[in-house]
Amino acid sequence: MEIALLDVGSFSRRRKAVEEVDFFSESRSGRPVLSTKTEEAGGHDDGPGVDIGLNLSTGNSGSLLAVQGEGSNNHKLIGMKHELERSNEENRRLRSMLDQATKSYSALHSHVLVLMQRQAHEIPEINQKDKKMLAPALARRSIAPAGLSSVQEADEASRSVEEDGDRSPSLSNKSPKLVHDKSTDHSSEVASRKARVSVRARCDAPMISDGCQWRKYGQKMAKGNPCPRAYYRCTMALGCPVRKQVQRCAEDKTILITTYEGNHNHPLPPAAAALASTTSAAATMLLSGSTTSRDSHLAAANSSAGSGAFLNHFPYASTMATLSASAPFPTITLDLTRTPNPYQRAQPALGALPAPLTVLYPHNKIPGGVQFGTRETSVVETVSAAITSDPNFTAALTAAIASFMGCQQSGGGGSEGAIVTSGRSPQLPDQSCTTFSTN
DNA sequence: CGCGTTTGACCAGCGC
DNA sequence: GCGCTGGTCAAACGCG
Repeated sequence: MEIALLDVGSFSRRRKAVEEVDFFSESRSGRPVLSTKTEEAGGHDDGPGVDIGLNLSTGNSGSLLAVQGEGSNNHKLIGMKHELERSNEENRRLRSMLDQATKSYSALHSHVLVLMQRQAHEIPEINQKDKKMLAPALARRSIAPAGLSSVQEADEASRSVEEDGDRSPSLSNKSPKLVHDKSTDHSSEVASRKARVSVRARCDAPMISDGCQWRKYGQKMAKGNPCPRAYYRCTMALGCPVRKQVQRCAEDKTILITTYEGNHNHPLPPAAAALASTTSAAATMLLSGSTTSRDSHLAAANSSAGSGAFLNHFPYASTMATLSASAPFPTITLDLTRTPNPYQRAQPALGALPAPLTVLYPHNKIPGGVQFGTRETSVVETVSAAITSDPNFTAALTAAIASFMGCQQSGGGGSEGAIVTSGRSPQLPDQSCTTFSTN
């Protein structure tokens, strides 16, 4: 009997550990895979293995002879107990490893962000004029001062780099009018909050599964699009500032456009973390470029000699990702609806990354370390070159999008392979098909 | 009853 | 100044 009780305890502990792990690798339906198994198999919370132990011990508890007769079974139970203890230990160890990996990833991520921001600040073309041009737009949004949130997480470095303003979103929501202080030095944090990453993917579901929990807080009819735009905010942690907009493309309603904004202030499941880090990195790069020249236009970039040559060198470039500098918020759009075979396309495209990129843009240094031409660097060119010149980033972007995208594309549409182009892509004829702000 | 969604109202920025 | 638009809020509502 005691063994049975112990078994229940160990099974319970083990299941708890498993569930905790499965929280980070939940199925697409959103339910932990193993916990579902236990419910189905056992019919109650004890799980399948416990049933065996309980049946044996309770069924024979009144007869010593019967227990003795089941000596071999008891022996098996003891063996199973040890097995379970080992499993328990292994679960703990795996859990620990997962935590370690998560922390390492966070630290690395924050370090990358620090480096990118540092590079961004070293750009010689940052001038006061651009800052002034950014300031009004940045001050438009309701972002509270930093350091007021009670939600503290381990990833302090990352947060301090990314956006202090995101620490107190609830406060900002309550008193938006109190934070329109243009003199405050939170422009970078606010800008980070404003940077957006938009993902276009074929999806029949109302929303792609990206590993996060979202709560819908609004829906609006956007101009030029018969499909309503839904507004979601992350609910994985109290006060998480991340929001996303979901809208179907006006011209192709099978295309779901999801726009992410802000950075999470809490630990994320690996799948969601991949996305978050990707969007965060893209947003950071975007902002790094936006600080150099926010008023550049895609058309100009497209018509520029550099971009033209750029596009000539990248046959797939215009089909995957687009950057918008004309929108009120710097936005990068990843178009995952065009590539027939992502793996086949991404690789040659990446492989085709020409060293001459530095020749096309020979002088100006941009955040990603690529050299640009002598004329004023546009945000589009800046970020495009930054991202395209960094195969690792592109690959990470690709992998992340592929991994988190719970809604697979239908038909021949692949989902990976993100190439950044400087200029409005042909498949994005108007803004109704994107989630760019259209102020 | 708690939680999430819906939906009309409200606010701020921008263009004319 | 006014109207349009995007974004957000919050009461009402529905569901489990």
